[in-house]
Amino acid sequence: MPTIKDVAKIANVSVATVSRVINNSGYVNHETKKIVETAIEELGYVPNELARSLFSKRSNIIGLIVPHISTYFFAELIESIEDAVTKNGFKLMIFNSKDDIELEKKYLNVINQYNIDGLIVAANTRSIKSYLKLKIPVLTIDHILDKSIPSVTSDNIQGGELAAWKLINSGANKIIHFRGPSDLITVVDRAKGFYSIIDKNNVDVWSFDLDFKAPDIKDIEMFIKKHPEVNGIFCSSDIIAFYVISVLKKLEYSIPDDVQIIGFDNIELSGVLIPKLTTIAQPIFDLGNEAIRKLNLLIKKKSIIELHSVLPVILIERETTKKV
Amino acid sequence: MPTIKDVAKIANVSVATVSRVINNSGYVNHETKKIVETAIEELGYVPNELARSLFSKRSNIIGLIVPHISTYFFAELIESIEDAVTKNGFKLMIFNSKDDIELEKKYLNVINQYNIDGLIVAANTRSIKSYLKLKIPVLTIDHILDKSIPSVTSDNIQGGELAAWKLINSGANKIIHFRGPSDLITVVDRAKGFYSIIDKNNVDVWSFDLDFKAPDIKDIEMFIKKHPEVNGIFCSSDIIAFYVISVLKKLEYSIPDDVQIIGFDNIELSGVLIPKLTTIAQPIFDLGNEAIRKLNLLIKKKSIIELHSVLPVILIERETTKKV
DNA sequence: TTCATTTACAAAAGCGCTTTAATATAATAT
DNA sequence: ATATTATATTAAAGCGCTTTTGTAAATGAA
Repeated sequence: MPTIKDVAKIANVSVATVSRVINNSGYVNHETKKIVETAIEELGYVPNELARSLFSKRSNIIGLIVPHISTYFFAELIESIEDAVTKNGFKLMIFNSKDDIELEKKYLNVINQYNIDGLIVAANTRSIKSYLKLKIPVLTIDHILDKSIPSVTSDNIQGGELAAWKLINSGANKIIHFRGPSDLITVVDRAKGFYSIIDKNNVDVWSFDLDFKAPDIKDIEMFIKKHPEVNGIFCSSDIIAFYVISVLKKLEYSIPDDVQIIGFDNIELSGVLIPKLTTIAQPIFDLGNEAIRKLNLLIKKKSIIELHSVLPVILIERETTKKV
Repeated sequence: MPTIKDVAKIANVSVATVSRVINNSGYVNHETKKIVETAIEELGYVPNELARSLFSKRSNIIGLIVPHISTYFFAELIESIEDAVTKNGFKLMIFNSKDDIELEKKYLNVINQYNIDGLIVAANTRSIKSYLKLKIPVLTIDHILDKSIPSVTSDNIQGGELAAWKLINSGANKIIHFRGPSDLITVVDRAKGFYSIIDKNNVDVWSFDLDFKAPDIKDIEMFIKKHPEVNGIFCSSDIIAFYVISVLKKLEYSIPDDVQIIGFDNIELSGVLIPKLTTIAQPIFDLGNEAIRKLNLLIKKKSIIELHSVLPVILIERETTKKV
């Protein structure tokens, strides 16, 4: 790898001049600039980012901590974040927390060690204090960890409302709500919106907590058998909805005639699998973009207008609910 | 952030001594070591990896180029790679190529700039020459780009054989093969194995190329309508299989009675969705582990025994094929 | 006892870069 | 004509580390 010295030697200038050419800073004669650029071209020189980072204390690397890479919603979210990261000239360093607080703490050390410029937290273990201790901008995505930490989330309350409204309007009155882990604000908000509508209507509702990553299919079957008269189900994720549909088919329910189902997320598959899933669509692409936009502002020490960005969701009616 | 100087000052030693303590190298008196360690503890000092990298020319970062993060198979593969990367003390920098050669070339520049120690290529654009030019160990995963570049793949030929064997033994004799893009060696190998068995038996077979990321559902429908007598289908990915199942249901085929289906990959959902998919399981976890194991050897300049690791696949019989 | 080796540490050089300070000339102002 | 200011460049310092070199005391071999 050629260094700045090599370029300087070939161009017959000092390294300082080469540096000024690279960074387009300070005074450089037009002619000199051309000579340096030719030398750079000739050598195929690219500046060493590590050396730059060492001096500037900026790495152009953004860290991302997710709970589980392969949970499909997160996979899509990661892709949207990677896209925005790259478009803004940053690089992405990714950490899989697996809901392991110890692992997460190790990651935070790494983040310090590499002069990482900003951190996006999608993981939902609540080592809030550790995050607050970091000296770099931190932003949570998909959920709010702490009121003081900027965030980008979907409007989960609205999502819950939309789902409840749809189920009730389509005639469901015995409703199961398969929630995610109830310690997640995301889940709580979806439930909040959901019950705000449910409670105003005369319907029966039962709820059950499931794990997002690996919902237990036996729990689902048990709970449905406990409430065989169910005719509407709201699931806190599309994946959970797929699991629920599996169980319903096994139990020979007809969808949507016997029971209607609404998911949450609108992951790609939900529009493909049969039955095509009615769901609350999160603006996955916008979430990533908005997160990087805000983080970029924070890194550049500019002020952000709203600490917590809440992006609207929409109901996508497909085949698991009845047309009204 | 405290630096090595701060530690040295508090411990009343030189920075060289602190460095020796950190790296457990050279001569350090037991007492001195303790004093330094106390100082490190006290300050919460962590060595700056960028400074270390600058000197050592090793970053402990491994780069990963994937074609599409959110393609579910790759999402699971990324998770397995992240796991192995972390366990081996490396960090993962991830790049989404989106099958864009220009983007990929930019990424290769970044890889040079950050002293990245090794690169795993899952992307399947063939900028082979660019990869060969890199001065760091490169390894392809999931496919072979070039005979000279080490790789870790599943036994795709065996997978194709297994699928053909199963379909034929379960009575299918009018078979469609929905392939992936035929310029991928992975796909070619699956087909090679598949036809090696098919050709020995008296069955009809038709094949059609589909995109892995976004198979066109209309193409699938068109092709099935063209061969309505089909009674067995082999898909080059589980996702394609899900799409195919959607179409078959729409066309009111009964699965597996009218038509049997075998997928490829064994992504998590394939064991959950109804009908549960019979598929060729790739050892996703082992792929990641083996890749990092080999890359680690290459980085440490040790020799690797086999240039190309081929890991066995297995047939997982579920509900989309008949029991024999 | 004498010379070689081991142990223990500090001072200094250098990784590849950016920035500041220093120097010098050209352009403009008074 | 002289003082300012703008332009152009280099040398040197320093980012936080590791390693090499140098020095000195302690230990061991002869």
